[in-house]
Amino acid sequence: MDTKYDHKAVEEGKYQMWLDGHYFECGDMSKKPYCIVIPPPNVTGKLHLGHAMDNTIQDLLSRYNRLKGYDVLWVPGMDHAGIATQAKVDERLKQQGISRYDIGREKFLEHAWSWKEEYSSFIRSQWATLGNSTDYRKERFTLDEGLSHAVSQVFVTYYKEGLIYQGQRVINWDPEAKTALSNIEVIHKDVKAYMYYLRYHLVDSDETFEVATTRPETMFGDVCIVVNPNDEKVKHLIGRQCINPANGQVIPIIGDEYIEIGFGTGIMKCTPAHDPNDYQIALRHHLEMPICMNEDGTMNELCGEFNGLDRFVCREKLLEKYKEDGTFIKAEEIVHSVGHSERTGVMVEPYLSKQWFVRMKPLAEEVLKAQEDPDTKINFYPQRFEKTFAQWLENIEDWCISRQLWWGHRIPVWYHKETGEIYCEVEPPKDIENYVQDEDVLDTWFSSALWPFSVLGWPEKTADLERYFPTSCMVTGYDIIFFWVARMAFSARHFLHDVPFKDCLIHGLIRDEKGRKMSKSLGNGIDPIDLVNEYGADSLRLFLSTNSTPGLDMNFSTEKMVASWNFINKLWNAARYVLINRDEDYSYQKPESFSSDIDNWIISKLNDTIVSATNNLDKYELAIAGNEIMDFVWNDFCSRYIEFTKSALNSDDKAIKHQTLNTLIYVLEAILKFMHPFTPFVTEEIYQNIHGRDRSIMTETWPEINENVDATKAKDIDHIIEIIDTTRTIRTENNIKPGKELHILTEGLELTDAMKAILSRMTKLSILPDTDKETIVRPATFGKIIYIMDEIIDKEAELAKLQEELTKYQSEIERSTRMLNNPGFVNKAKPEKVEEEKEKLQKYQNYYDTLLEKKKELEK
RNA sequence: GGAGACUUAGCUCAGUUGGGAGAGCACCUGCCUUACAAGCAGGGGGUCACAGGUUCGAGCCCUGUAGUCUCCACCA
Repeated sequence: MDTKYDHKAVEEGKYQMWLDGHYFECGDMSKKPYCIVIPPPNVTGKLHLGHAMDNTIQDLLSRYNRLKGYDVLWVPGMDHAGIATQAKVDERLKQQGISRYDIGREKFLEHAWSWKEEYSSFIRSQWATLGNSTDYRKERFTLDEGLSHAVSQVFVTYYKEGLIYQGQRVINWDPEAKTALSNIEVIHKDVKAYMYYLRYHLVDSDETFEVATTRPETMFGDVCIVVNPNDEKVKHLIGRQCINPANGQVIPIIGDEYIEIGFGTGIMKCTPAHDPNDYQIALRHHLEMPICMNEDGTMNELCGEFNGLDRFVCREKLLEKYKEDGTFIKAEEIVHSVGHSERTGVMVEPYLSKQWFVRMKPLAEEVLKAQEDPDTKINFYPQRFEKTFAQWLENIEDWCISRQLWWGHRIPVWYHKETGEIYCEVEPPKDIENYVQDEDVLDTWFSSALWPFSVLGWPEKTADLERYFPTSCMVTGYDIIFFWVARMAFSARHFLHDVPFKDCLIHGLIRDEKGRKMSKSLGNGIDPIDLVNEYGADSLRLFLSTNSTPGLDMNFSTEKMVASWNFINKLWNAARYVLINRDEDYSYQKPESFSSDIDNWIISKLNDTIVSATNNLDKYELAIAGNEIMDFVWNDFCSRYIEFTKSALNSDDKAIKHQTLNTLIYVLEAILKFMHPFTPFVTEEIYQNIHGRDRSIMTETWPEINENVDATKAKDIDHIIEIIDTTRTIRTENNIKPGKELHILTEGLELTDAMKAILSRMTKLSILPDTDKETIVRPATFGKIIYIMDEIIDKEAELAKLQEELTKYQSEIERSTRMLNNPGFVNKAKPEKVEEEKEKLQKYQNYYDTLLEKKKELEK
């Protein structure tokens, strides 16, 4: 093994070796099943750091549960990502001077599929780089045959149950992609704009009034003016008629309580086809709903001279006209919230159109009811997201699922050419020549909603579905609870009458070093593969998993990436120490019991770590568990135990040496298994350095507590450590150079030769008894430690030190005494806490007495 | 308008049923001690945002205030 950890050499070839060994494959029926399905990445590009985090957590859980003896299935897969991918393919074609309308639907889809092939193989190679232990035999794509079948099945079932309907509604229209969007695909952003005040003339009167609007261009679609019938200032207008300044049409003034009294001028124009609220008013009053724009956001023939102009150009031109004809009164700068398309970024146009919708209320209620029962609910980690989840479901509106795109699942609806009758079935009509299929495709999230069971073969009753559903845990970010988690929940509830996953682990977003969201526009995105090249996949994984808190965002940190690398280098060198100490006639024997003090001590520490870290992993406290393990490795194993073993390994007694090596390897192996879910590559490398290349750590089992520990012997080492720490401090305080003879006596503890050897090595001092010299005394849990100095000590300094310590212990004694004299504490606190406090008082009293005695002696 | 998160050492952040404040990095001192100088040993540094309350006891629970951020809804 090299002196320095070389992540490139370590990671090279490992993934292929695991694949060749079929270690990622599920199917051992003798074990209990454990299943995770991957949140399928979009085939729009390469994976970013957020994916790396998400995947690291899932791989960690998969590998951990595999070691714990579960039959683990982690299902890989990807999402066709309808609008996002179509936009990318469009863009690529555009660069080649091709418009999708020129080549048509079929040809366009060929391009889309080849895009998909290209990017999916890229994503697969990224998964491999990160070490994802997914079972590739089970890989699925949202647009593959089986999943498309599931989608049709769901659509048809909902339709027949009356849960899907077609309706004419004002929806969110993306004029760039020329498709409808669902509410959550619209991002509201505050933008600076103007509120225009315009003068309207009443018919058969000289009277005028003011109307305020932010969108004058939609005036070509206005059908009336609305005021609140309770508004004293303007209610007299109701029933009158006025002239629409945009087109000279005479429109009525009506009353509706929707209008907020006191807002603006109190008089609103009503454009039913281009505003959801106006649409509601129009429904109430049975008004016309003229559409004044084309699908691409240009004005249509209703707009006279403005026909064909872009909506924003039209606005400017129209305002110019208003300024000339006196309609324009003033413009007021305002900031208001405007919807933008999540994918194309353009301003969403509220647009009246015929779309397909899912009736959400009944579906949401099924989930909300299930969430009330601990036996049927999804458990969110952290739990607070259950509230977020429930609140969204409580306020849910119908889901617009049709998209005017080509890349996606065709809606399984055919219209009879003559009668217009709707045929909705999974299979096309037999007399298909008499029908024409609905042109639209489904929202990409419609198929994602089925993911946890469609990937397992639903609607067929497959063995995988039977065995692995409901899945064990879903790992995803909080940003996607509404888009995805909620929809999987009601889909699974409705069709399988169960949760899609028992647990849902929510993580935050990963931000840049300054805490900003990573984005293309800021150019602050970090490619996980670059990090792997620089630090290794293990370092990246360790960084991501041990520096995050469930549900909270984390900032990327180069510093912490380096710290993770440093830890692995430490582990590497610890392993190197163990392995280079093996001699020709040594072969590893798994130790059944432990004789030496140090062995008992490290095993007892290992036991503690196993209990605590396992407990934390089971609670998804991955960072806490990881830090516990790292702390054990660095502090207990490296700083203490390895140092302790140096005497034994130097020994001429082969039996002692080999015994120690057995324990070293035993503990190292436990560490490797512990760390494997965090850092799979380096743990495999070290494991194979111990056992040979024909074995894999992936066939191992999770470390278990070793019952053969002598607590008394372990305790002796705790005492030794106490002496070491105190001695090191004494050494620094008194500026005692290494190699100097410092004579140590103990009271309350018998120092054996072995202990002395350890002390001598750890403190770089000689341990010899001699009582004729001046002494320094320090208290210890077992009694006291006496240092016999060769030279005259600095009396002043020592006295000052003693006084400092005395003051410290005195305040401790006072604090303890106060607590124990407090009847409230003694009567109400848990008995063990009172007992603990009593012990502390006793200890500090002893310390105090020891120091005081020494001080008096020194002062003589 | 509604909901939620955050505020702890110079910096970035942990702190899981309430019982004497932690890590990494940075800083100071001393060490190339044959696993590791990306290391080892020692050390300094925090009225846990603020104000109340509950409690024998609060970084942790409750109320309020301030600041930062996020999500949902949204009025022309």
